Amino acid sequence: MPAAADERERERAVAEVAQVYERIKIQQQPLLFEFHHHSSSHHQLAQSLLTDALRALNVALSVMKQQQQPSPAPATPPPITSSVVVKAEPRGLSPRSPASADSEAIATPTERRAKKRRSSAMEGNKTLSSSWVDFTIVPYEDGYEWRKYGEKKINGTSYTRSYFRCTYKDDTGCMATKHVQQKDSSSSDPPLFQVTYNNKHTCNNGCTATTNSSKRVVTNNNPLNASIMNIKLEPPVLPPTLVVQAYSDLRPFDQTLTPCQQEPISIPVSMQQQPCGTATSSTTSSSISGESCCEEYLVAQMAAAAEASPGYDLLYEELSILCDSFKCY
DNA sequence: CTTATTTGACCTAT
DNA sequence: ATAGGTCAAATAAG
Repeated sequence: MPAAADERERERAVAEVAQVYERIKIQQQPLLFEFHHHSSSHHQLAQSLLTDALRALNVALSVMKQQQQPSPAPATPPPITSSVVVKAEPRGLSPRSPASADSEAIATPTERRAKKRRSSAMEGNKTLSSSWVDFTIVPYEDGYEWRKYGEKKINGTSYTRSYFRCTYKDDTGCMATKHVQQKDSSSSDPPLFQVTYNNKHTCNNGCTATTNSSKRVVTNNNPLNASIMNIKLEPPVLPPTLVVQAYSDLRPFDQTLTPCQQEPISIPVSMQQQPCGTATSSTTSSSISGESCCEEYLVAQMAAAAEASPGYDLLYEELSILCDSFKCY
């Protein structure tokens, strides 16, 4: 059981790596455009490095997330979106006032509803409920189907919060819910969403990994719905590499990689034969070591490239930040 | 017609 | 009184 300080440090490292990942992802197009004017070889090298960096980060974050969730719920598959689980905390339902009037006759619809809600709350207390938070740029892709049941303006936020429950609640009694809140960060592009999950899915058959929670055309101008329309649906694919093969149970951190980016990682033979980690079997630590090697390899290439072309400085800086993140981790 | 979303009302906790 | 979560009638879309 890791200490709380270690856990905080890990969360910080994950957040930092995720941030660098997003920066590279966002900046790769203008960078590639820039290198397009240098020469085709420069452009190819930049593209190769960016692709490798993104893929390495993708796998690394998958590993880190796997470590953060040592005992994932069977009914809660790892998110297949570009997301970071930042915090997991127990969340029992708040103690309710005693249902003193339960035995009384319920006459009005309001009273009936009140009784129904109290009963539901008490039932929730009996079951093991949980809550965890996910930060993602693709808030509606987590492998489950959700039905929206509410939307509220939350104090101190610029965007409304949308409430979802499991589509199969009525069929299976699944009590899983979540709410999605777009973060206020004005400079964030793409927008970042905080997704708070409540209760684990108990619907085993109904909650298949389908795609859209929204099967209908969204008509209003809610920014959250606008995000729905922009979702890229990519099947989970892991590159058949040394690193990933050892962790076939891991899902990539980000499923939005383009087909080009999903090509296998070309890890140098020297690295394959001489991984930084001691173990080569399916332990998480060896995977991370492998990733560190991969990053070192990338940075070495970047440093060499930076000497040849000043334009690589920005990439070199990104990779340096990335390496620092891994050192912290 | 069926199913999902929208949205104001309602409920509970603080 | 207020904020956050949920309900359910109205509405929209397939």
